[in-house]
Amino acid sequence: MVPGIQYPPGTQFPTLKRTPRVTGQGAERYNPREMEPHWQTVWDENGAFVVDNDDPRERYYVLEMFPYPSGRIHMGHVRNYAMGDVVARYWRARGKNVLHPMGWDAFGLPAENAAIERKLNPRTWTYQNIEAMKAQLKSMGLSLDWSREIATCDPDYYRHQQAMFLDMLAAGLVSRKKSKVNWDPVDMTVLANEQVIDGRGWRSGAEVQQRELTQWFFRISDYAEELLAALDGLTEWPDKVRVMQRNWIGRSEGLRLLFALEPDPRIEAKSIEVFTTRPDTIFGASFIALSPDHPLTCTLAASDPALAEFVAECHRQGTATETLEKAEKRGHFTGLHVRHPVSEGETLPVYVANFVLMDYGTGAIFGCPAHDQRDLDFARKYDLPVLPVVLPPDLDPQEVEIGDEAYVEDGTIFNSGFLDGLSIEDAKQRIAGHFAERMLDGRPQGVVEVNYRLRDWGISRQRYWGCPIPVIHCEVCGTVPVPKKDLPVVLPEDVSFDKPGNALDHHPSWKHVDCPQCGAPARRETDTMDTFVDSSWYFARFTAPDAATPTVLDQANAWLPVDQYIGGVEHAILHLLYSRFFTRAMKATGHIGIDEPFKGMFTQGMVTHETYRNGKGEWVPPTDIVLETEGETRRARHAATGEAITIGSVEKMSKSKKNVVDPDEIVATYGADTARWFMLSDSPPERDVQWTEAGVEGASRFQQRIWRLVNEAMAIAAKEAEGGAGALDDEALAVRKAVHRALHQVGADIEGLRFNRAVAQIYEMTNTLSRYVGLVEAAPRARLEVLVEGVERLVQLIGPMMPHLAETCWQVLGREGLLADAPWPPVDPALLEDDSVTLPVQVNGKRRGEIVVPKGAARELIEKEALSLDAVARMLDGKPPRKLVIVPDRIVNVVV
RNA sequence: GCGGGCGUGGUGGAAUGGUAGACACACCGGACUUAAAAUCCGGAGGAGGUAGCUCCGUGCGGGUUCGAGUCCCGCCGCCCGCACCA
Repeated sequence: MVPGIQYPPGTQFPTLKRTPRVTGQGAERYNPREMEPHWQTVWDENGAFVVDNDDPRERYYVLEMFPYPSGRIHMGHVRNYAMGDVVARYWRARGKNVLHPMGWDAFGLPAENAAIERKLNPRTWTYQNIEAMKAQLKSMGLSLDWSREIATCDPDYYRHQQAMFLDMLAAGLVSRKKSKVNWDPVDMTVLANEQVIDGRGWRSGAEVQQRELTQWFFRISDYAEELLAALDGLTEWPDKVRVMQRNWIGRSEGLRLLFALEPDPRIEAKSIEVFTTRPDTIFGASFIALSPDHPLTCTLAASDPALAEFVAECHRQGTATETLEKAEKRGHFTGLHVRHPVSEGETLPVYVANFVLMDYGTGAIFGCPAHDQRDLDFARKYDLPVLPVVLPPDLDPQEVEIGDEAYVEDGTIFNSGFLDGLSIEDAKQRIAGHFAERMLDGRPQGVVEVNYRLRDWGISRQRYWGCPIPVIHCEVCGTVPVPKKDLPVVLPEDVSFDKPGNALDHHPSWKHVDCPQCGAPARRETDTMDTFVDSSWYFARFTAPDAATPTVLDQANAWLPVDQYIGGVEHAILHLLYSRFFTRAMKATGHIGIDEPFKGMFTQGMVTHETYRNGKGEWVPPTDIVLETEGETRRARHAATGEAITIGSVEKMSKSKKNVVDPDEIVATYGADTARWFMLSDSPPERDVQWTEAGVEGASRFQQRIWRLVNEAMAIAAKEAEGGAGALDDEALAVRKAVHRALHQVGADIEGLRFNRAVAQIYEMTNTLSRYVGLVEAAPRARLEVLVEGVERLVQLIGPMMPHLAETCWQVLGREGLLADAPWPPVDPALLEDDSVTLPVQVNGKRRGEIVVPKGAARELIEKEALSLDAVARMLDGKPPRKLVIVPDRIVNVVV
């Protein structure tokens, strides 16, 4: 035991169930291949990371987005989980009861693809992958509580999801309605938007059709306002993510406005209802445009072949290339007219237009070309009037001219009768009041309304490998929920993927059941749930993974919200928004007591790598490359053939560009600690990081350097231990200060998730200690305790990042128990203070020198010292300074 | 088009309005070695000077300030998100 180093009272080092065997103490090189599996076993056998729900200490929940079991982890996982593990190990050392679980987002399409392509059962394929990936994750040495592992494809998980679905159905949070989907007529399946490429199915290549299907929806749009408003409270989320969600929800205030139709024998409707956010421009209206899917359009198209053809064209355009969406504004005149609601005696033509969406607002708009670009494009094409009604500031009415660009800025209303002279805001209010008082078709002509872009969340998937939706369709009783006692509705295992379409639907017997209400033969719902449902509550399940109910309220409420959630920015909208909604829906059905699932959110950047191509332009993997450096230029050639290789741009690691680096190989070569360390160093965690061979080697060298430093220090300590304690000399004091500054900084940086800065601090501390080792050897009077304390603190600081190495060093230092159980070292605040301070001295804002003065020195002293500097005196040239700025303990600026 | 972010040495990046380039990678020089690797020591933003030093320098142009990488205005470039949302 090293003298002079005190642990806080109450510090306990538990006895190990198994005495760790440290090999290699004093060895030249640290061998991660031997030590990493060793410590993983020790942690495992000691249950070092198993969490007790009854532990009275303060709780901390850190969670990384759980992976899809694709079969192999990639570097993105390594980075994500390395960050989460630093947070988990840090807070554990700080004495919190830390929950850090892991599970599998195990339902989804790839399993079915494997079934089709390789004749593997999706379940078999998935569980094989889970096993493989679990082994990989374990080799990373993460401080996970594996006893809480869950897989969403496990009936013990999805039975609870089904139960909650039923509760939400009963609570009116679920609805069933018709909706348009992308239908692949060859695969006989519904495609997600991203599976539609240039209007064709990604697998079959067949032209995708728009079909109306009756689907299940979560009524997330009922929560639009709340989800939007609550974003302000999520102060530990990245602004970027909050902005993205805000835009996605897309709140807009406007007016629902009725236009009276001129009578027409073809139709019964007496009015058309539009939604507008610019009712102030009503006097500038020059046409009405209906969506191709508007009910009125459908009625008219039935007797108007030309219109029907136009509508069909619009539909084709809808599915075809999204990139050509800058498409021309096109329309078709219906022959109908409406009365202008404010300009007496005038009428407006009614068009069907390709740019009007049915599922926003009312599916109809009024066009005011002067102040809306789309409307202007349309008006120019069909030669409709363009009347400006907003006068730009500093312009006379006569000067206003609308060319090809609509005027959308602020101004004063003109050309608008009783609205003239009002601001846009005032005019909106005035016109809303005006229409609110008028009746048309038996209701107020105008109603103020808030609209959202956010639509209800369609969860029906015509797929086998998902959570079955627990309802039964009965010809007599209609849609009947499966009684809770019959849950789970389990997926059949004997499925065939020989036929295209939904394997669940094709199963010979599964869907045939008796109606739970009337007993008549009925049919199970064969749609399964969107996998985003699975991931919308797994964080809650982790708090009581074996409970007979979806959650145990006490536990869920005690652990949640997740203190720190970490994952990729690609989930900034859907997963995070769905989870926020689902948590509220769980609250409404009594499964949880909170609104927001994630208190702290962090989105980490991607892992990138250089790309390489051979002479034929083919991608070449980094493992086949030898890099050569000649002065400043880098060259690459093929390792086997010697062929010259072109070094390309740095891209996100992807199979298609072959610039992936396999974590398994890195762990086998350098060890997990090296990979983790490298992923945390250099780049700020929210930014992309470039994987380079040189970088990994640097990390690996640092690992060895720590190892040497610790062993060297201990070797010296062993020799000198009996020597008397001398005075604490200046160098020793300086080292102690550096050590405590590093302790302070690293702690703060980890808490702020600034891992790259924490790493830099540790490097600096290591440099200090390395230099000090030399001093101690040359002059034994310097106190050893300082060195040993420093080295020990260093080991503790690297603990969250390179846990295996740290644990090994902990043993070398002769500490009892596991570092994983040891408390975070305390900082001595006295050592953070200096009694003298170095002040830079500027002349006209440029640094010319520096002075050392006592902390809090009097102005007079600082002034005297500063002005007597050679450089300052020279610049002053004998004259007195024009001004002297002294910021206490910071800087001096002499103005000449 | 709208919204957001970023722009600093050869490279990744540091820097509460207060010494720009911490720390690392790469590079160069030296020590050790028969040699190499590893390791250790040292150098380094650019230009000029033997040197003490001097000038320039955080995408570009202005501004605020004793002082700007940081704040404000206007550009340029790159990245990300949304994209006909009335």
